[in-house]
Amino acid sequence: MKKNIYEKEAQIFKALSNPVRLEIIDFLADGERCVCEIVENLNYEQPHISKSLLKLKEAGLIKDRRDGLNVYYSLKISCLREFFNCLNNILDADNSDKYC
Amino acid sequence: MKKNIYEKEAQIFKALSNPVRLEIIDFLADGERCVCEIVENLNYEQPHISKSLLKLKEAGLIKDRRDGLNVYYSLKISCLREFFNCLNNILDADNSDKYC
DNA sequence: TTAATATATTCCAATTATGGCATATGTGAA
DNA sequence: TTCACATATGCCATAATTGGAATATATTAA
Repeated sequence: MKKNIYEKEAQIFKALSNPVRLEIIDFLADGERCVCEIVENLNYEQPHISKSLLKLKEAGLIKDRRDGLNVYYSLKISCLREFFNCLNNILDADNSDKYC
Repeated sequence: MKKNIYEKEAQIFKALSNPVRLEIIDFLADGERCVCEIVENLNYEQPHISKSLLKLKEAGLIKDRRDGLNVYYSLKISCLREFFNCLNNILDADNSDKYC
């Protein structure tokens, strides 16, 4: 059933529809980071970051790995770059007829 | 300011984070359609469709054109295909380590 | 065991999204 | 003008999301 696919896709987009979570994804673009590094660099409350990471993980966008006290997160998909390049085209060319 | 970009990107993802709106986008992939065609084919209430179209339009994802009584909508971006190809990879390979 | 540190979870109030129904607006024909 | 049709908007109750504060859990060291 196709409706089911739309539901799942919507879930993924929902995970991406928050500025803090997008900032986290951007930060992870350079490679694996532990939660403490994310908290330090992005300047949000640690529980806020942890909850954001959970949502991204549930959507299948990131993965985690524990090493001692630390939990390291990294991007699970690489095509996100294309996503965002396209997005930026949209944002840049707001008046154009058709972009990308 | 970069935070602003995350806000705008999040807005676009929010517009995409609903199954009905995704179904509409899919339907528009074949080309321009009037509201009545969308209502007939997708089987949702007309006000529901109209409101969904408004959200997509506000996000800059579709555009509209009136011709007499009808209003025709069409996709404003073409890279959405790549978006969804990537998405499908994510959905298909839920257990894989890294996709796309 | 206890303590210290890193991370996750729970609870909550405020905000925002959802979709149904009624109604308003816009356009063309008579 | 009035009517019929296509589309848009407003109102509303319900549901989901948000982020803060407190607390819980997990891991390691001592």
